[in-house]
Amino acid sequence: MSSTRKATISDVARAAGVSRSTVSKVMNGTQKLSDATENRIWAAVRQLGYQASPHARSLSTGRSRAIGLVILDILNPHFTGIVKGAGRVAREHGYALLLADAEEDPAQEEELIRTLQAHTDGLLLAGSRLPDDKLRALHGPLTPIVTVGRVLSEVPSVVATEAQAARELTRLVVQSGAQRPAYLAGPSFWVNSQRTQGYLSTMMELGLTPAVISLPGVDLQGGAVAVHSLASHTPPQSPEFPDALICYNDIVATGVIGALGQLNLKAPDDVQVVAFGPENPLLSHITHAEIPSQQLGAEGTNLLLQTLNGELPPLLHLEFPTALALGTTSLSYISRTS
Amino acid sequence: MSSTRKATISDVARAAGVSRSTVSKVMNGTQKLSDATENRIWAAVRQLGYQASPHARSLSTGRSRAIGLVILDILNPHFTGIVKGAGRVAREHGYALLLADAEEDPAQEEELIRTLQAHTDGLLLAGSRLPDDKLRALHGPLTPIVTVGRVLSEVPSVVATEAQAARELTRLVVQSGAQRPAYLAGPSFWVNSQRTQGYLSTMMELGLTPAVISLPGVDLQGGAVAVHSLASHTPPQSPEFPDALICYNDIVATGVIGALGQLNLKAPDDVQVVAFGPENPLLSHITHAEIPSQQLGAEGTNLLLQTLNGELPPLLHLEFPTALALGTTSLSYISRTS
DNA sequence: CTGTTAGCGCTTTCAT
DNA sequence: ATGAAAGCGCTAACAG
Repeated sequence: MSSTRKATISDVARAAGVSRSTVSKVMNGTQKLSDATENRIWAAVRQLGYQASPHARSLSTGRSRAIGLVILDILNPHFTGIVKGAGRVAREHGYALLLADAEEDPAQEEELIRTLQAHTDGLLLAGSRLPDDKLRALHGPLTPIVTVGRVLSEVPSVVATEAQAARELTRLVVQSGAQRPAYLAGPSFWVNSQRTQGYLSTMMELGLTPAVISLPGVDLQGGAVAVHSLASHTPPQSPEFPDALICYNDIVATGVIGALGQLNLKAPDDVQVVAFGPENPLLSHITHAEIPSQQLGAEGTNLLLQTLNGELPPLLHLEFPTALALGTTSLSYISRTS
Repeated sequence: MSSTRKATISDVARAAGVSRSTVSKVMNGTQKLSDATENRIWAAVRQLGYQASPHARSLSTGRSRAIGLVILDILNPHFTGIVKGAGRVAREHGYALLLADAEEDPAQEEELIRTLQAHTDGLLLAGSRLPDDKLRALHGPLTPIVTVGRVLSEVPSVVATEAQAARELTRLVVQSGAQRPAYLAGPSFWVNSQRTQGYLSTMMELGLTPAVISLPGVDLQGGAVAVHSLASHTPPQSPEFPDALICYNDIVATGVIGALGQLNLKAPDDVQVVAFGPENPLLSHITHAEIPSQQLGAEGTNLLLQTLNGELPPLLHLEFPTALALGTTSLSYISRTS
């Protein structure tokens, strides 16, 4: 209606007939004043539609009430879940969420981190591809960080019980009849080494011969290429061909299923395909070890906020359990000639 | 290494033996100075690891170099694509991205918008559930907005050619043999009415009887419930049962496919299931009209940034074409009794 | 070409 | 119980 300018604290003070500091105290609950004045002030606030400038506040207090979240790739539903959880907790605590997508590029990640650090009170790093020492150097009292899905000393973190998840997945496919389950491994960071260990140790226990295959890329193509190159070495008909493929994630699994179809192999009848992945409606058809992504995002944020408020033991590593989720459908490839 | 405090512009000025304003001018390229001074300044900047405080800068300039993005639901891959596109463009232009997930709640959305408005220079609203007049009221010169996937007068927007996409999808299933394709409709906002119109007009043209079924919810369950309640009225064996279901989105489609399986119907052999959805590796198995989500996010951000810089015709509505993407796999339900 | 000065809007001692 | 005053770090006239 009225002016084109935004109301400032001075406007409120004037309207309420008090000083600016008084308004500030009332609005922040810093100090209790007489009911009469408080009411006048709140009335003025409402009437003017006053909203404190976050920038002025930040400059003055040295804190922004904002946190940053850097993720590996927003198209990956695991990170999507993390954003969901983090966003919810941040909002509940009155914090803004600055999101940055590293797009799987460490150089870009590093720059984004620098920028976000300046804007926020602390950072959540999910799926970071930076070397350990850089990560450790980042975690200071000025802007604390919490890592998600990666454990390293001197930096607080939240993770899922990845090794255990791998054990369960391996046992599952074997119980379902597999004799030669192979693991399609992702990039060599914490998550993958945990999963690899879980897979290997379980294979040992079961007296089976493990096969760890490195994915050329953690995407559709990566899964497809892995299957095709596997088939070119070991013919699908041969008794050495894996009868179960444990995939680093659901995206890879989707590529794997497609490639198997091209080889006229059906999942799960000919080859079981299972994966690690978040709780996500779109993935209900694939059997997987459910990584509690939303919980990781939420608890990571809680951890960060507690750190910011100094109400915390100096360092903490939190672990959250996974669950097995059986897929509800089977997929078979349709060959298209167009 | 050194102090625990962050370097300020005064530190740089002192180190370089110039005044603060000089430093500011050099760093912002506001004014060209002698090479000698410039070099001294940059050296000091690098040496101190100086980074300007965004808050101080924002307070001083009245602009934050940040934009806000409010989305309906981060778990929905359509919005995920929008975030990807918006994030990339924002980063390229040196803008920070504040993300807020409305979680499909208009009240929450409204509050998030208010908060983000205070933090940013402008807002991108994707999948907004607010009434038209509220949206129009939001769009002012103070903090401009751009809507994604919704057209209304007086507010700039970017959308996909939804009606056309619906036409193509309808034609596709009919060409593939369907006689009674039904449309499973989403909530009554712009996108859905466009799709409905496209579907209806094409059915008319083809001389077929349209059937628009309102989804009880736009999620897995919604799709499943729709199928089951449909089946309870019209037995799947009866000749009135749809032989194609055009789903509001891929999440619904996934629920639909599961429910069909429970009725012992296979997609696509018994019933074709197609959907509207973003370009996303996880959705490659479903045939759909590809909504260019990333492009919408990117171009919406461009539009917003141009508006912010005043370099724009007063109002603009941008449309982007969709593409048909054939699914690569067929899905069949596995009954589980556990 | 460089420096001085005066805010931006808010918080926060410190007086009263 | 309330107000005055200083300052957070930066930018932007305006002088020189």
